[in-house]
Parts: sequence; structure tokens; C-alpha cells
Amino acid sequence: MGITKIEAYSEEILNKAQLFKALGHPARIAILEFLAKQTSCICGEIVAELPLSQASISRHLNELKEAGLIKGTISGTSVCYCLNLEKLPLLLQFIQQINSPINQTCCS
Amino acid sequence: MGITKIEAYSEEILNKAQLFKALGHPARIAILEFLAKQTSCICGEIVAELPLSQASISRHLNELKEAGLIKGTISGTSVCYCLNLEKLPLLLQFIQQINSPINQTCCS
DNA sequence: TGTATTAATCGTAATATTGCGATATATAAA
DNA sequence: TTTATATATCGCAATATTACGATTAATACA
Repeated sequence: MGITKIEAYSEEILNKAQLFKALGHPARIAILEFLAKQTSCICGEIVAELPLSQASISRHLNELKEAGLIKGTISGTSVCYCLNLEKLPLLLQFIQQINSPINQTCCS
Repeated sequence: MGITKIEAYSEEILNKAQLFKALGHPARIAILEFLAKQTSCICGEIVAELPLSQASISRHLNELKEAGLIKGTISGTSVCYCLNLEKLPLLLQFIQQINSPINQTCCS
């Protein structure tokens, strides 16, 4: 074996896990923070900012896009990548569900 | 190559990515949601609840513990796993940083 | 002490991820 | 049309992750 048993979980849980997984790499965190700074959204600028090859950045951008965390718009020979906030409420809801002080009264 | 170039990123970014990575698997999401329900915190109950072997659950619990998302307390022959909320503010802060409407004015 | 019971760890196989150079593609400019 | 620029994709190698059965370790109980 070795592959995740995705057929065993609910859609809801799979959605959350997939989103978190997309956030689970430093390059992708750095990309999102760069985009949030609003300095630029051009792919080439992201490549210039991060310590990875153009090919690797392109793959990370695609993963973020597949996860629904960014959108890409072609603009001449460049591509503008922008944040997509749609999925964030799902993540916030999960963290808040966990983040209740009641949950820490156990085993203390 | 193939390994993440961790030496190239700041501690802050690595911390966030590592936390999100720990959340990036459906079994671990399911474990945290189970613990938040407060029905039980006993390892054996988690094993009974999830569609994975005892060995696999044990590994997932260890990953959550290493990430600082849960705590384990030995209680007789059982182990009680409880949520650890310490790291959640870091995640909330990141999501809120991204989740600003200003960030979607780009390329629209 | 011997025997359950519970959970962790080991060993292994299958698969996924990461990264890069090289190449392909597509638009813009000369 | 040719050339330059920007980005995506391919192919590969190295490493990480996931899962499970088998085993180990550690406590509780007879």
C-alpha cells in the first residue's frame, strides 16, 4: 500500500485535508504571502522572489490553482496569479471548531 | 533532488507549512474532529472510529503530536490523546492575512 | 509469575512529492 | 516571418508518505 485511502472518508473531510495539504509546503506559503503583499501578481516576479527554479514554481502555482487558492489570468506573455478567497471559510470553520477551550479540559 | 529545500525559507514560514502539512491528511482531520466532539480521547476509540489499522492510526497520532496539535497522556494501558490549541493562533493569523477582500481586486 | 490488553515500533511495498534541466508552447516585438 | 520572452510540461532521480502485518514494550490483572 502507501496511498491514502480516500474512499474511506467523507467529501467534507477530504476537501479540508486537500486544502491543508496545498498549504503544507513552504514555497506555497511564501507564494501566498507574496501575493497578499500586493507588490505584484506576475508569475515571473514570484520566480524571482523564491529560491526555486521556474519549473518548480510553476508546479507549485498549479497546485495552488488546483486547490482553488489562487486564480491565473493570462496577460500577454505573462500570467497574473491572484488569491482566491473562496475556500478560506472552510478552513476557518475547521480551526474554530477545534479551537475551543472546552477541548483542553481533557487529561489535565 | 526531490526533497523540500527547507534551508531556503524562514523559520516562520517553515512552522506554518509544517502545521498545515500535519493537517493535510483526511485521517488526521478526522482524528481532530473526533477529539473536538469530546466523546472520548482514548487511542483505542480512535482506532475503532477510523478505517485504518492500529499501526497506521498510531503513526498519524504521532505526527499530530510532533506538530504540537495534540498531547498524549498515558493512563494505565491506554493513552489519552487531547487537543493542543497552542499552535492554532499561528494558523488563524495566516489565513486572516490572506483573507482580505483587497487581495481579490487584482486581475478582475 | 504468567497472561491479557493496549499502544508503539519495525520492516516492507506501493505510491506521491519535490526539484531541476530540457523542451514545448504561446504571445509579443522586430 | 523570425526572434525574444514568459510560462507550462516532460522526464527523470531522490526522497517522503502511507499503509499494513508482525513484533515489541509496558501496564494491569489473575
